[in-house]
Amino acid sequence: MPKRVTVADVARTAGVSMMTVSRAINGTPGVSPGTRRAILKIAKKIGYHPSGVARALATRRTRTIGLLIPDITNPFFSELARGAEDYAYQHGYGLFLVNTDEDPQREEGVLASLREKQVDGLVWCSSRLEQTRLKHWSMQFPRVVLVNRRHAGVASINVDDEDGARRAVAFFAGGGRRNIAFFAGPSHSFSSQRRLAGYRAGLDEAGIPFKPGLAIQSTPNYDGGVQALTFLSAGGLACDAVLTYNDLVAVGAVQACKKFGLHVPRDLAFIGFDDIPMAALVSPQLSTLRIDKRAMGARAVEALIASIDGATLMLPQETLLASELILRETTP
Amino acid sequence: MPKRVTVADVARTAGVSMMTVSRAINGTPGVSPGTRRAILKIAKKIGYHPSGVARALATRRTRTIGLLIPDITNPFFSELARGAEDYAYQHGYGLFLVNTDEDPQREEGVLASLREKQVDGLVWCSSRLEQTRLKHWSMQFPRVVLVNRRHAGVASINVDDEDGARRAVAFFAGGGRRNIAFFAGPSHSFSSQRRLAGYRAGLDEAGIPFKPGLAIQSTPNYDGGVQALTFLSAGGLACDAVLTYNDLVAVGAVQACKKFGLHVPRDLAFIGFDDIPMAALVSPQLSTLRIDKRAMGARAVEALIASIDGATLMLPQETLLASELILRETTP
DNA sequence: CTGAAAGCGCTTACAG
DNA sequence: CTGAAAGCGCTTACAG
Repeated sequence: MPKRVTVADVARTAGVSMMTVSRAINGTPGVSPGTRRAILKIAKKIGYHPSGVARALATRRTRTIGLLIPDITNPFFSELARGAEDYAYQHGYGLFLVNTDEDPQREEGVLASLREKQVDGLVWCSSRLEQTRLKHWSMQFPRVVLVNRRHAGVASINVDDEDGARRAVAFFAGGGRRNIAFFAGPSHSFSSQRRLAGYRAGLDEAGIPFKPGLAIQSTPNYDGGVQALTFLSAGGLACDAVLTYNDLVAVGAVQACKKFGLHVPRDLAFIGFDDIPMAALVSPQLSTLRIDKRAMGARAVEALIASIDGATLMLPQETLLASELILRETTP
Repeated sequence: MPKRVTVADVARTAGVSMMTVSRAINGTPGVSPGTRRAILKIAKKIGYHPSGVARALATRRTRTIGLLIPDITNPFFSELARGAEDYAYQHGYGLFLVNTDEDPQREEGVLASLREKQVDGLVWCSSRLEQTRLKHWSMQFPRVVLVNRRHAGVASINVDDEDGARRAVAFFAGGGRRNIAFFAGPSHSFSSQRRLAGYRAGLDEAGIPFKPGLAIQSTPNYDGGVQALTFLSAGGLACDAVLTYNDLVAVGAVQACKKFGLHVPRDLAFIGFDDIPMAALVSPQLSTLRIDKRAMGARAVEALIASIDGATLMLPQETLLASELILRETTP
């Protein structure tokens, strides 16, 4: 690597001060059009490129945002990350990506690394930290948007899980199904808790009594769906419709149906949650509650950048995104 | 945000110089155990956390790596990104993520943004830039590892595409299949070109003449597979086995087989490429050439960090990763 | 083992 | 419209 070209070099060869170069490069008013043009020309000629690091130190802004997620290979988060990166890039921000693997220790580790990197803002998804730790860390960053979690005094973006689940149950009930099961996610999952609440609310509204035996815990992946369905089937299959915690569970359960000679959706109808790409590719195609994952990522970054550029404190507010019921082949 | 706590603050309250604080914090030798302990205690008490930005300016190292990929929602790249992030995190580096969408203009835009961020190294995947631009940009970074592409004088990591395709064809031929088709990817894709070469080499080895009509261009996604199979079928289906450019194409083609009453693998066998998560979840489960995508990401970052820490120039070398033939249900 | 000085490459805050 | 001085928060390179 040759020696770095700096503002001082540009200033010297242009015969002006560093300040004038700085203003010309940044498009700040206060330089005559002529000198600006000359400076830009020289900068290009001698290969000057501003150092973001030096600029960050001087301005105390890194133009950088941290994106903390459980796992980028999870399609939910890769979509969200894409929405976040697109918005950030278009607005001149860079994105630091970190994975936590849902491990609280790693989560605190990556938070420390993001703090050290001095990100201007943090998009903090699906935190598994307990409240006091979450509070502690939220104060280590200039601003934070929580995703898939709430905390008093911290801005957040969540899916309206309860409403989505409620509408799915209403759809089943409207089609005459009375024995509707819910394959829940992990009990510590906030979204699973809210979806369960929506499931029960939907049952209530349809005048269907809640049967604990139809709310089954499942591991939130393909195998979890297979297992939950196998369990139901072993118990005599006392149901005609299933709402699942996520699409992967539904896909697994639908595949398992083939093994038990169950016709989908005639014998058993399914609605998943998320609308991951696979949902439209499996056969039968999965009906699901679509979450606009890119929009979640984009809106989180948008809120952060608005707060940075506006130099206003972030309003601690909660925004709830609606899900959309997509009817495909696993519903009648 | 309260005012930032700096080394100066720690030094003042500890009654030592900034240098001693710096050494204590960084674990650099040259501080007595006692003062080090005292300094660390005070640092913790007054909430001191080093500024990565200031440190980067002083050391001219950002401890940051750029990861440039076409699209993080593509499972291939999200796996690769995970491998890269894991390795980087474990070695104290942060990862800047940028997507290009295979748009050369956006690609140059994100390269400029990574340069400005002063990343210590760049993992540059599947570049769509022409040679002269690629050369130009590769010299804008302290070190670069190309992935899925080669260029003289630049280190690179690639899959041994040719060998993989050749082995797949050999497998088909070994099972008595003589009419083996290849659903190729975009003609500008380097990996598709190499896979095509491997396909032809495999045919040669098996003594099977190459028939141009069996090498079909397909869009590299699910629909591309459906279309390619529909095309083949319309022409009377003169084949009994198909190697596809990637798994998505294979999955689409296998699904299309159902529509045409073709039994897989009896009438038509399939081998995909990549082994994306979906490959094991569809039915029939897809046989495929597995690429260890996480390893690619990890090895790229490993090479970069080795070169940074060793302060040695990166050896411009090419490493080729083997693929593994995974036999599932679409092969006999 | 410890420290004073200078510098990393910019911009802020004043002056003129 | 233009610039000299100081500072952002660290570490490098010397001294002692």
